[in-house]
Amino acid sequence: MALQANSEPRIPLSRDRVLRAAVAIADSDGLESVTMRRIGEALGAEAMSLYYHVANKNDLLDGIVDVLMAELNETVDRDDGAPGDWKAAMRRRILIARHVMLRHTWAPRLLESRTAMRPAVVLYHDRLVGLMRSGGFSYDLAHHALHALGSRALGFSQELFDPSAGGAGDQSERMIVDLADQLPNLVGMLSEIAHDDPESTLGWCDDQAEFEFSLDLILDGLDRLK
Amino acid sequence: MALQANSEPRIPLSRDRVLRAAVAIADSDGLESVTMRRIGEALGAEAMSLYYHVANKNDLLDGIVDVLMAELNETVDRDDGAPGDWKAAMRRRILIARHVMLRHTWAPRLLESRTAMRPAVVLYHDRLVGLMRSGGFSYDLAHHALHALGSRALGFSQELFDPSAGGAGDQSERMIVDLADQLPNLVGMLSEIAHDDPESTLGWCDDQAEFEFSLDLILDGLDRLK
DNA sequence: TTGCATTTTCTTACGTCGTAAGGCAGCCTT
DNA sequence: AAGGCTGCCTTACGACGTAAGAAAATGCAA
Repeated sequence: MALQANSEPRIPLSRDRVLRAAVAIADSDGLESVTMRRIGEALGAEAMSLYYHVANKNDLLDGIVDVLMAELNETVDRDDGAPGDWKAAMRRRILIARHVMLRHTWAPRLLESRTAMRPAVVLYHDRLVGLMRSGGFSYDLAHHALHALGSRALGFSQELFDPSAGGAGDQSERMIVDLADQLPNLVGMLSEIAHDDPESTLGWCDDQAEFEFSLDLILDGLDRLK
Repeated sequence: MALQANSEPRIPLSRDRVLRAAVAIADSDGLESVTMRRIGEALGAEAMSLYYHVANKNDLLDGIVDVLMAELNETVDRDDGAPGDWKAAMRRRILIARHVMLRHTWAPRLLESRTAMRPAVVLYHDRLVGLMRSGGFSYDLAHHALHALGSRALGFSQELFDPSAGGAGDQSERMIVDLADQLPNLVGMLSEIAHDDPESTLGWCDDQAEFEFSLDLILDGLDRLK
């Protein structure tokens, strides 16, 4: 089947074009829509043609991480204006990373799912360690710090609840209403906290304020151990 | 095709049996081996027969979470011996949760992948809030605390690197060696930190000590805000 | 016991996925 | 001109989740 209907001098495929098409699909239709056939379609090629530029799906996903992290590292590097102390610098860096993640809502899930140790990811963390070192951290504390921050270093954190994804009519939602009297503490908490911040970005109440609270909690804790 | 070769008075299927079989498969062969056909095989039934007891695969995974969290809540409840202050109590609770997670290495990935808000998960967090409340926390601070802890409240935390999964011969490993001179901080850190703790449990260096360091950092930070 | 209705299980089949195997065209080199 | 790369395509396979409905097992009334 000739997908290329006619004319159009056909831009040759390349790893870069494949990866960028994949990212575009993930951005618009979600990570689960990133299939070999779909990427091929977007590029006016057959799915099997991609295999000349990408080893397999795993390699494709690794490549997507590379593209993402390249964007992140570039964005972060562009900022290096007002340094300040290590804490302010790391804080800014991580919040910028978060900005990038918010542009690609699939990114946290993808990064969590792979443990690939891609160079760009490693490089990002190297710079973080550099910031801490120049701030007086021992290597040992910097190491601890990376663990303590975890995925927060990259600008996101796992949210366990996300009603927006579960959708309405969910049965477990009813179960929780039924069990409400067995959840005195959460009921109390949620009823007191006016949950009226509609600016929720990633996940449930994982808005900017919550993210920054946790980030500062950790950074301040590290500061005290320095 | 008669799967039931002969005799054997056939134990009827049930949601519980299906879920337990699924957990057993996940424990032994990993989460990706949990397929409808595989579960059926383990129970001496056809894949489609499971659909009488489970709505679909999503429901199955939710059910697996339920089984897991039931085990976790039971284990946690069994401990309620020496209470101590809120910090010690929460610390113990979370480390027990971690114990359960270590028995089911697939659990963190599963919990991260779903945002289902299952009753058992909610209940677990309700108890955590209860501990904080009785320790003098405002609802507001308890809320912040849940966000700050994130998945760590359940006894695990996202590890970004996991060479054990990537396997050897990986190309990106070579790339990193090549880029080593561009990673002065990490190279320095890793060469100084004698990475000779072979007791690594989940992920890379995410052994007990690292987990507890981060946990204590957060708990101490909260303590100061109380 | 027989008959019927309900509950439980099985058979068959469809569409989607990743991808193995090999074909075919255009280009480059000798 | 001949042969070999390089890049893309065709066909096909096995795995997956699951829709639709047939078949068997079970429980209950007569």
